[in-house]
Amino acid sequence: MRELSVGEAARRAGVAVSALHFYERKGLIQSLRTSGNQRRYASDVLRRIAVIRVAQRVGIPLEAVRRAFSTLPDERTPSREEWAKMSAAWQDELEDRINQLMNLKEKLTECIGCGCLSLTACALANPGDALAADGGGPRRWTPG
Amino acid sequence: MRELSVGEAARRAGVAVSALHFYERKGLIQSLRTSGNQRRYASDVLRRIAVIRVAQRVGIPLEAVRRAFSTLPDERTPSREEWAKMSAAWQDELEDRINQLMNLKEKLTECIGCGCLSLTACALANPGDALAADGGGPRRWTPG
DNA sequence: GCTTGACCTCAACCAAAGTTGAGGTCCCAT
DNA sequence: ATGGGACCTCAACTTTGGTTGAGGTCAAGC
Repeated sequence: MRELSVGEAARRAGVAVSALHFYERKGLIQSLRTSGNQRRYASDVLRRIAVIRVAQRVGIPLEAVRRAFSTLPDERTPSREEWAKMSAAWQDELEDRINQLMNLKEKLTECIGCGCLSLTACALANPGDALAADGGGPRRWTPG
Repeated sequence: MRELSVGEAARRAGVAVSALHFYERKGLIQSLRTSGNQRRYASDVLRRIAVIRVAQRVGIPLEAVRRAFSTLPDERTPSREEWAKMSAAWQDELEDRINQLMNLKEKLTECIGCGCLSLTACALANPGDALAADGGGPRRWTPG
């Protein structure tokens, strides 16, 4: 299993080299260096990047991903079990997010269907109910 | 139907006053002014804000919302039909987003279930398939 | 042995979506 | 008619997730 240069890793993961530098600065991935100071990645970096991308789609900020990764071993390449455990957590996150959106869609359907766009009754227009219950604002996922 | 001051609107919509100022600067909402230059909102501003919040949850940037709003009448308060049409478009957006996430979750399930965390086969680790198909990156929704 | 593309660091910049603060005005209840 | 809370503008600052560029080094093929 060869080590990857930053360019290879970027190409295979579908991200920019600058993003990998950035992730490394943020402590999400690590690299060994050649004698000439060039990065060499173990292949598990690709899995880390995959997880990062999944997380971003779900709206989880990198800092939360970093915390999740911090439960993985630093030196040793993580075992399948370790990855699976992490993935399961992501899956729950994803499930939650999907449920939120379905709920939202249902509300929107009601609103259109019943013509309730009268503001006093509309679930969309009235914060404080299920719609607004997840954190009081349109802002990002607040990590635990 | 009384007009709303910025504070009332903010309270009723569950956002900060500064956010309303911001939305107005960005052209998402409008206000009339009193002789003393204070904002007065027609009550449809609450619906606009509700739509903004829905959009943000789904990951649609404000600029795209602004474009969507630009199909609504500026002077006249939008009719129920006009709102319904817009809401329906949001609903499609939402549907798409839900489908994407469900797809993602399914892939993740496969990855955990089958132990395929061998990178060469894993759908998560390999961009270029359905996972990566929506725009080549973990970045935000790119409006049309 | 040289050249060319890939790589290095560091600093500056970008965009979105606001928030914060300064300095000043409005208006409503007493 | 006045005090204080709500409002005004404008500019600067914040965070997240990067990109871009300058100035210089590495390494692989001819």
